[in-house]
Amino acid sequence: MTGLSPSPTRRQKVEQREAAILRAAQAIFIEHGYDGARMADIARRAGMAEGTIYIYFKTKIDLMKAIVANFWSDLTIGARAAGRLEGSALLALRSLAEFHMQALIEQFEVIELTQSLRIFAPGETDSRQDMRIYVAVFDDIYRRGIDRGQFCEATPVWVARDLFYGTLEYSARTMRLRGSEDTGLVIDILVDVFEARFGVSETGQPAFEAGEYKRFAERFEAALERLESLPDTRS
Amino acid sequence: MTGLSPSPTRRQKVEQREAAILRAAQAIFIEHGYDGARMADIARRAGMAEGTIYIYFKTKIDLMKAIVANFWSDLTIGARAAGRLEGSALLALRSLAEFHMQALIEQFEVIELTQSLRIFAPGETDSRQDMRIYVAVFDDIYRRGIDRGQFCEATPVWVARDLFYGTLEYSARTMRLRGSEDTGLVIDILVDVFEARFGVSETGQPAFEAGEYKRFAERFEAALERLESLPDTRS
DNA sequence: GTAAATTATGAGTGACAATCATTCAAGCCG
DNA sequence: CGGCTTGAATGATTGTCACTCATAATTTAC
Repeated sequence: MTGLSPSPTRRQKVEQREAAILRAAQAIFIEHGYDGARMADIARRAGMAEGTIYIYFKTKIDLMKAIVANFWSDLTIGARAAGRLEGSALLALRSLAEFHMQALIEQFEVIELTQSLRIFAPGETDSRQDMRIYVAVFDDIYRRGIDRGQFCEATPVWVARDLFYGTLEYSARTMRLRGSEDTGLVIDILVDVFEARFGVSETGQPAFEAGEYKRFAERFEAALERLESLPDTRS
Repeated sequence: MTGLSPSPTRRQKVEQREAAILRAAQAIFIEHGYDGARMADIARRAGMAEGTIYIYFKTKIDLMKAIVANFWSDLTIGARAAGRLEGSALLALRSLAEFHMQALIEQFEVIELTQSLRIFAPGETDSRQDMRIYVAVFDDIYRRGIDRGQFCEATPVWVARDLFYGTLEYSARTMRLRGSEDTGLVIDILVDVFEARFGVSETGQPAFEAGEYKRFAERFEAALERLESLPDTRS
């Protein structure tokens, strides 16, 4: 331990160097991928010797973990803001979907780095934890929807969450491959599905259970037919 | 070139050795991950010298590519069989979903290797191609459903495909993390969504367009109310 | 101003993929 | 059997790169 308060200029210097390393590393990792990135290149780009990096980050993997953790915590802040819409939970979900899709497409390089982490540091709990926190933003909105009677309680939250993030993630990946970036359609249909399948009718029951819509439509048609065949007794 | 027909025993030997390398490599890759696997270990396990492997596979990445390609082509055969169910396209989709989910969970180690490939051999088209062929099994079933009037034409196939595979893949991943393996619920709900959102009513229109179900329900309720307030004119 | 403590440096080390000169064995013909 | 040809097998060697550590530079303390 040094004195109780090391000079602020010193602390600032340390923070600046750490930030410089992170900036340089992110650029090099994105450019060459995790294993293609050489620590020597990162050091040169950050304007310091190779050994210096090891004072700030114990290993190459630790360096990457820090980058990825920063990324997800920033993203979580954005997602919370996007989901804080007042009004129906469905609108908040649409807003979250738009934010998420945008991030997946614009910052896909960093998200690929996240996947590299899974491969190079298997069994790590930290990075999973970051994602879990991010993904919980959905849960909050969905639960709010249940509380307000906008979503049915019958479906476990995790199924809805898997459908939500799974569809968006897969779609973003295939969009990148196709070069298309028309995120509107998937989001429309996804929100639609949430409305139709997880939404709640006035009675507090799910709008439609499995196969229910068909029976519903049949009753509707039959009832209408009968109604229309009757004489009008009004006025 | 040797003579027109090199002795079969020789050719067989070569094939056996290639198979031995692939078997050993798959085991070592799964055990230690791509970068954790040492060529020396693979060679020892296959019962040959390190240099010998390089006669059969130009690089470590090529070796992995071969393993992954074999895996996907086997899986495609299974998926085609699962989707060849007669009867409704919806049943075929359910069967495909069950097969896919089973594979994702049981053979997740190999699927993780596929993801390693993306990271260690970026920009490779081969492995993408394998997956594209596999994924096309869905397209065939879905198009058959459209032809037979079981699915509406309004939704592009790719959106339905993204929703299908995205949900299953994401769900399989989170199930692994949770340790649960109850695939039934997700599949039920997914098939349900396909029926409710992409299914076709008798009129050839989608069962429910965006927001449509709400207007439908309102008309239904209003009509029923009116019907019930009328005197019964029968008998 | 100088000793003590902290931080920076880059040549050096070990691990590992990939190479290649050399050894080995199978098939073929007399 | 025994030389001859051709392709396969070998493992010591090379090159690369993450990481270390003895030393140098710089800052702090008194």
